[in-house]
Amino acid sequence: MSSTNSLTVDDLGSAAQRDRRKRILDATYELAKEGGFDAVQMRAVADKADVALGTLYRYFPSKIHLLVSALGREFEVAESVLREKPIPGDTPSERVIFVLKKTTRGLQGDPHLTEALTRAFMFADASVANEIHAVGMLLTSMLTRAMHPGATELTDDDVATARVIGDVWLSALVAWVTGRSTAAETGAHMENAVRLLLRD
Amino acid sequence: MSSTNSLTVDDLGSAAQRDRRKRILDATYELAKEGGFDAVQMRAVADKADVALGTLYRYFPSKIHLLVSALGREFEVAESVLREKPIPGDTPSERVIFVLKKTTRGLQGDPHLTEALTRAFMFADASVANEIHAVGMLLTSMLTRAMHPGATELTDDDVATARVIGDVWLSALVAWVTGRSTAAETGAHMENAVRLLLRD
DNA sequence: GACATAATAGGAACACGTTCCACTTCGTCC
DNA sequence: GGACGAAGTGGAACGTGTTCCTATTATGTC
Repeated sequence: MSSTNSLTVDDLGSAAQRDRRKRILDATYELAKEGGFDAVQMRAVADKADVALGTLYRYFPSKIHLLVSALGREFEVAESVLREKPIPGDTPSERVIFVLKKTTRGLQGDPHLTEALTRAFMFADASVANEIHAVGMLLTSMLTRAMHPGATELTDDDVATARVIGDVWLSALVAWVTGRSTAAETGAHMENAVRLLLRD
Repeated sequence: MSSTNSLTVDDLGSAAQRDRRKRILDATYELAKEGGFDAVQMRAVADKADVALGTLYRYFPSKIHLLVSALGREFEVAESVLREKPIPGDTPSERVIFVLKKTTRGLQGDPHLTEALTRAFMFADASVANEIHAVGMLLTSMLTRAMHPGATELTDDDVATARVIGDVWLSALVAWVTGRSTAAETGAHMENAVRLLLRD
């Protein structure tokens, strides 16, 4: 891995800058974890990261950028952990459901964090397209890997299927985050979708 | 139609109240149509509707409620228009794609309105669950009707399929509204999803 | 018609995202 | 070491969603 990170250019700048950036992202993560989207207040992040408000805005041009960056970083970590181990299951749909359940369980264990993440992604505009695209690719590759472990080439339909599953996942997440459906409903709906798409 | 409206209880109150409510929703609609989510400012809505700010908040407890109500109303109108005519197409997937394209085209013809709508729905929390659920049911019934015109009973899979298509539609809409995908990509992605789900 | 109650007007006040400014510190080049 | 530009500090200020308060106007009851 030569160019480590695709989400953000964090290999630029001095050590002090890298440190400030890390402090900011850490503070964001903690506040999001404790109190969700509303608790990630720019003044609070600046305070917690021991940085001036103007500096915070120099590093991240908006609250949305900040959240998408912080939580994209977490997603990347989670993805690389998952990538280490082979995915259990005998059929594509079993493996996809395994991945979805595992990921969803992880998110639902941190409701506030998940709420902050989802709101940020939903409110993002074109200026964060890159960051969001990176997360989307990560998700797609997670799902296609579950569908065809070790496959070197994928059909268009594989990718399209993965995207549809990703869409369902996102909608389910939004419904759950906004309190419009329970965790169990979320899981059942995703299983249904996978079953309809991947008829083994 | 005896109880005309399911989204909001607008058959309560005096004529003056009904009139105020209508003025508020009309003002909201116009502002959203002209300038999108950001243009729907509570003070602007109050001014345009010739109502005090406090009165506006008496009728709608938040900007999100206001938008969801105003735009849910429009969605209902659009749905009832569609319901009048039979849906063309020889197969379920053709008919579903017809409905999706028609609806999507309608939305994309009013980008600002669509942006306001989508943002409001994405930012909604449990307190607007009822309104959102109503729109969701409308969408599901639109889609199942396209799948099986005139059918009296639906299988669980029919409903699940409609919900998945609705999820894809929502995600595509969000991506389009936030400038992360073009109208053409949105359409292609939806067609793909329908093709994968409804293999005639 | 007089009164009690609710609804509305008008607007101040507050919270938080964002911008801006004056000043200080840091890093680099001579 | 000194000079200069970039980066950081601290905080005021602005916009908009939301809340709150007081005076005024409708509305319904006797």
